[in-house]
Amino acid sequence: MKSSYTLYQILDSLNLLKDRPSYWWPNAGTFEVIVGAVLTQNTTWHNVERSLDNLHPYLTLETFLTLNEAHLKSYIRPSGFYNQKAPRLLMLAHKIKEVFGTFESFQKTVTREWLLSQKGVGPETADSILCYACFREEMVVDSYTKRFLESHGIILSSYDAYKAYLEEGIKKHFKKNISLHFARFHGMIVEYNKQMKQKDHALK
DNA sequence: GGCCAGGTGTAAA
DNA sequence: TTTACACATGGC
Repeated sequence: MKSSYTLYQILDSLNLLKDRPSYWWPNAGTFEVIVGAVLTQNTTWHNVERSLDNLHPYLTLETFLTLNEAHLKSYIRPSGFYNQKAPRLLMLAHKIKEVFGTFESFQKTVTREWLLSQKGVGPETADSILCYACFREEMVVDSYTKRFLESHGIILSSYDAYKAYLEEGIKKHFKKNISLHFARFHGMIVEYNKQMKQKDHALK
């Protein structure tokens, strides 16, 4: 089923196109985004924040690499799945150091394929890192985004299908700063869902 | 007390 | 190529 409205029309009708934060992921453009992107897998952002607070002194590539697995597990405990996430994050950080040397070099030269070949990095995590840590033209599709589109009659079959739909829909309206607009739209959709949730909760 | 959250990897059909 | 399941804490 396909909606007769464009993505832009849907967002416009919800009055979501004005005064939105730009790169809405906290501390966009830093190594911290990589940690947050993995920690938030099937986990609320609220719990991720607790872990990030614990990790406060270790949120650069260089300082993160000084952590051992046991310490990392204890710090990220609040965001769940720590037995999986700790070794995967450490492995990812070490590979970034080994292959790219610095986080800045990683930002400039990493590819989506490279990220997807790392254990613990699937399509959403890869796109979050590319868009919010590296400022690339990659749209993130998360469960909020899927839910949002589905609730407006846009049901597609795969992650890549949703990604292509969003990227094409947004590119139709903007010619410059595409990465920024991808980030803005993703932010709008997430914020919209949060507002709806609060509304639901208030009605109970 | 049960259900769910800004997914991913693995194994079996 | 699809489907089922493990992974784990914290909020409601």
